[in-house]
Parts: sequence; C-alpha cells; structure tokens
Amino acid sequence: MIFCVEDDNGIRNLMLYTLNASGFEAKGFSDSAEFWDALEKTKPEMILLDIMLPGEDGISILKKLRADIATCDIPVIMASAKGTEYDKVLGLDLGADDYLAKPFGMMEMVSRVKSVLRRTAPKKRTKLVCGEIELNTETHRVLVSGDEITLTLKEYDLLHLFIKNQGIVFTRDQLLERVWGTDFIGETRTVDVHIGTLRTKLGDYGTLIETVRGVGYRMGVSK
Amino acid sequence: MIFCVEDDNGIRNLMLYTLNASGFEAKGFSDSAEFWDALEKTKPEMILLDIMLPGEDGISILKKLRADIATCDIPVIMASAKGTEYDKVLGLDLGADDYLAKPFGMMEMVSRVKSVLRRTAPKKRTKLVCGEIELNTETHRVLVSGDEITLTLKEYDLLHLFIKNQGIVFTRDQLLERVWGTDFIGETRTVDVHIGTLRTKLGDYGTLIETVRGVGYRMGVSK
DNA sequence: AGACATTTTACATTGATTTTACAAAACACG
DNA sequence: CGTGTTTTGTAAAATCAATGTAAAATGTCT
Repeated sequence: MIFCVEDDNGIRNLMLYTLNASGFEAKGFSDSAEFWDALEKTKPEMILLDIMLPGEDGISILKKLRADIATCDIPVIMASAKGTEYDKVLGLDLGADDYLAKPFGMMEMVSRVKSVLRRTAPKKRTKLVCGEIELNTETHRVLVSGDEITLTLKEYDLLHLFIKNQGIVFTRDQLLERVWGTDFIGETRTVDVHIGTLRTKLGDYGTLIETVRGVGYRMGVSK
Repeated sequence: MIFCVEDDNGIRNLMLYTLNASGFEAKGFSDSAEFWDALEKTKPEMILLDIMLPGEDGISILKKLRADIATCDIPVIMASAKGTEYDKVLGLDLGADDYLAKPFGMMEMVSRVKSVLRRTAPKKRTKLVCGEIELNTETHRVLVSGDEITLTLKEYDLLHLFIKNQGIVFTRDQLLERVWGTDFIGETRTVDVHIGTLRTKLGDYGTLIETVRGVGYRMGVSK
C-alpha cells in the first residue's frame, strides 16, 4: 500500500490512477488530518508526500514520521515545485528517500517509486542483532542466545530502538518521546524501571545496555 | 574522491571513465592490497566494491572497513553478479549503502552513486577531533589514540567545549557559565579540579589543554 | 474480578562534584 | 639571583546527585 498526500485533486487522482495501473495499491489524501487517521490503521510501504499542503506541511509531517519508531522506517518520496521548495529540501536533511520536482511525469514517478522500493527493500531488516540478542520485527520475538524471552510492549519498543541505533546515546526525554510518544506528561523514573526489567530479562546480556551517567542509556558497540 | 575496487580491467576503466566524466574524482584498484595502501593516504567519500575479487573478497573488505572507526562511515556500494553473490549480500547484513547487480549500466551506477551521496552527505558532524583525541557526540564516547576513556559528565562537557572551540581561551567564569550553567553560586576552584582530572584521563595528550596564566584555559591548536 | 502491564514511590547505593588544604610553579621586583 | 606574592595543581574529605530496584499503586484488558 502506497499513501499519497497531495492537495491538488487532479494531480492526486492522476498519481493514484498511474500507481494502481502499475500494479501498486495506492490511497490518496488531500490533507494531513486524513493522512494521520489512515496511518493509525495501516502502515503503508511507502509515502508520497507533497511539501506544499494546506494546514500542516509535508516537512512537518516527515519530521513527525521520522520521530516515531512505528513509522520512521517507511520510505518517503517528497514532491515539490521546482526551484523553490525543491532546493530547500535538498539542503535540509530531512531523511526523505527521494524527491520529485514538480511538474513531474508519471513515468518518472513510477520509476522513482520502484527504485526507492528496490533500495529500501533490503533495508527492511526484520532481524536486528546485537551480540547474542536478536530481535525480529516481523514475528515480534526476541531471542537471547537462541532462546526466546518474553518482553512487554514497552520493553520491546525500548530494545527495538536501542538495537536499531546501536552506540547512540538516548536521554530519558528522548526515550520518553520516541518510545512513549510526544505527549508524555510529568517527569518520573519510569524509563529507569523499564530499563531495569529489560536488563533482567536479557540476563547476562543485560549489560549490553549501558548507563551513561548524567546523560541516558546506550546499547553498546565496541568503538 | 571515489574508490573503485574491481578486478576486471574493462569494467573498472569504464566505471572510472564514467565517474570522471560525471564530475567525480575516481580512482581504481584491481585488488585489496592496492586499495588498503591507498586508504592509508586518502579517505574517499565513497567506495564501489566488487564482491568477487582475487585474494581478499569484497565482503571481507567491507567488514574490515566497518570495524575501523576511521573508515566505518564511508558509504559503500557493493557490486556483484546477479543471482549468485547478490542474494547473499542481500541476506547478510553487511551495512552496505547500496547494491549494484551485474551487469549494470553506467547510468544506473552514476545515479546510485549520486543517490547514496545525497543520502549520506548531510550526516551531522558528530565526531570532533583534536590531534589524537576524538569526541563523538552521538555515542558520547571519547577516544584517545583509538582507545576509549571514560569521562564524567563535567569532564565530557568541558572537553566538548574545548574541542569545539579550539585555540580560544575561556576564563573560569566563562567555563562555569557554559558548562555548569548561568546559575552557579559562589566561586571556587572547581574548574581547576575538573581540568586536572580531565588532563589525567587524557594521559599524554592532557597537555593539549593549556593553562593561560591569569586568564583561564585553552585547548591548543598545533602550529 | 483477575491477570498483567505500567507508573509511582521510596530508599540504598554508587558515583560525581565540590570544598578544603596545602604544595608547587610562575611571577614581580628589588 | 633571592624573596614574597599570586596563581595553579592536586590529593583527600565532605557533600551532593543519579541510578538501581523492590514494592506499592494505578491502569488496562478480557
């Protein structure tokens, strides 16, 4: 399923028609609200995102997508009017996977969609590994030295974030934002407790999650 | 500078010709030995790496590149014969940035090179270096001559400030304000003590933090 | 309600930071 | 060159803050 966020009805319908005719399943949205609603239910394999939108613009949408662990790995192709926004997008590092400069041809669009899918396909690693710990995003299972352990949702999400970003330190605030969601109220020791239970469940390998005193936590890689 | 490791002379020359014609600087190597030699002198902005090579193969080379902190962030595009090795590469997680299935067209190659460069170029500067000292803001680790040292928060923050502002002198008051925060009460010898422990931990390179008598401290730039 | 997940609370423990005190070095000046 | 003064280095003690964790309280789902 490909999501297509574009406010111009003509362009959007043309895009949807072309994508469907090319063997993809595509769904269109004219503004961000509709899009977020749909995203609750379905995780698309790709998002085509116009930058100029009424209300929330495409750049803001992309940032939010990238900040959420549930959506940060969905490939995104940005579309924008040539010369103006396009250059800006190139300059900023927004983490888009490709760009389409308006006006773009439907052939170009399909070829870019295919190319990005081809490129990101092997990226969609379902098995994430760190030492003896293996997390499978498809089956939602975690193995330690080949034996399955049972994690709660929060523990799983934490481990997922750490194992996907090995070596990088996350502050408690960042963890709250990326695992719990942006709208977490109050400051507590919640994160520490979950790190604690996660470490316990990881057994001997719990030490792979290091404490960086005064900063936060990190899943270690040597060097 | 793009390094191109490919044993087939015909293909390699074609690649080099095309890359150079496309505005890149490219250099070719027919085996791993030549390549490692060149890598000692130059850090390329990208490496095109054939998997099938006489002697050390591309997979082994990639692993070594990724294992070395000096080279682990160089983007690599792997090339391999379709069907045979290609699938293996997809299966293994080698951390390559893209793959080229042989036989590939020169247009495709250039477009992938550009795409990977675009994707990896805006990587934030996360490594700060001064001589043999290297501070990584993402992992919050500090290496001295390649070996990790453990710093406390204040020591880390101090070093971070110095290494980011090499050559400029900070008074103790400025250090208190910028590392400790504006709201620091009373004036003590705190700064000196922390500079002291930091110097000790930096070992031989502790002298890079110079005392400017009557003024403050400075992290030297070698002249 | 019951089972389980999550958050809050509280406190011991560990580690970091600051203070203190004195030694060593750098400096000014006759 | 000495000598007294100021500044800096640093070990050790005292204070303070961050973290781990058990246990209780709260929330959620069936």
